[in-house]
Amino acid sequence: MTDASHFWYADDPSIAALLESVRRFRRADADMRRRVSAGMAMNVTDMQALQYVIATEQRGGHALPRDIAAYLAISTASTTKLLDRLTASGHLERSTHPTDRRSVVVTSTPHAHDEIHARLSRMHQAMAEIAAAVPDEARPALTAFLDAMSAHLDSETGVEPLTPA
Amino acid sequence: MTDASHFWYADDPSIAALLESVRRFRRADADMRRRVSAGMAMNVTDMQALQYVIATEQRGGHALPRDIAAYLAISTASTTKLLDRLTASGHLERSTHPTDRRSVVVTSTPHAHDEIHARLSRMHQAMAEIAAAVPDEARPALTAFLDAMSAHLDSETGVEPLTPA
DNA sequence: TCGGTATCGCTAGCCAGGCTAGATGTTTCT
DNA sequence: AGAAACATCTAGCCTGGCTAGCGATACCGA
Repeated sequence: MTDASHFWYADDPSIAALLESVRRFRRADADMRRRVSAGMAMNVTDMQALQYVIATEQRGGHALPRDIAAYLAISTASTTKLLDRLTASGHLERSTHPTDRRSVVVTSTPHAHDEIHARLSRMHQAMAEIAAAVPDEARPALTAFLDAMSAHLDSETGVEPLTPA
Repeated sequence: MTDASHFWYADDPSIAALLESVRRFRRADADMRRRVSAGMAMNVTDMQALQYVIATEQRGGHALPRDIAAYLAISTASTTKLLDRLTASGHLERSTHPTDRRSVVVTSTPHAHDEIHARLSRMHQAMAEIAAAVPDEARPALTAFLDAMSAHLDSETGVEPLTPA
């Protein structure tokens, strides 16, 4: 923690550079989400929900309110409000579940499809190009690195209020 | 958009795998932030502010409310409230700016230092180890990839409400 | 088949943490 | 000196979370 370049522990400058790139990427991603959702006049959570529904449909599945809540890590009550907002804005629709009448299937409207597509397809295309620009032989290392990072972030890091005993 | 594996445009499976890793990493990162701040009984924004102040101090600079607001992309009014919370909790202190008496310098308390250190140093250490595990020859490609992604995310993506004219 | 329990989404009501507008004191420019 | 710009704070509002609890439906064991 004595170094001037943030708070990474890294002796090797190429490692420090790598971690700094990671940090920049995280910020850039968060900022992008803000901008996209602001551009669609909705909040980030609603945007993610919309993407989830569309992705689920494309996977051939049904998007259920409960699953949306779990995906977003918010309560089912909040999800009800979220669905109210997105149905009011014409992005989503509620329809009855084919087999479970307690439940609801959430579907996206063509309007939502179009809007998401207009805003994100260019970006996804560009990201695919950036990925394609990575030399073939470096890709496994890259994927391994990101997965290791994800696994680590998933595993550790204080759920408990520190020395709860 | 006809493919089952989310919504990436990618023919080459190694590219698709890479983009999927990116996606997982983004989620893992966001989830980790939630857990860490919940573990410290504060919200994510306050946590980021705290990290910013500590990082600024270690860089030898002064953390000013205005800069914190800019860093977090919130208003200065919200920043005032944020500082109220973090001073009340004993993590930060307000002191007078040495040369500009309109302004305020925000400093972190030893308590904040300790708590952040206890929670994040292990994680940062582990991240450095993961970074160190990347083969030397793959590092430039990795850094380049992340920087290109960041640059792209920074550049594009609808600030405007789509066809404003 | 029927009764108990679990599960689904929803409603009601609360609270944290954003925002805008505007006040106050300070600096800077002419 | 005076005007304009600036840094922060206060007052008051609104969004988007949360918990508690409800009616309807599904499931499961006797």
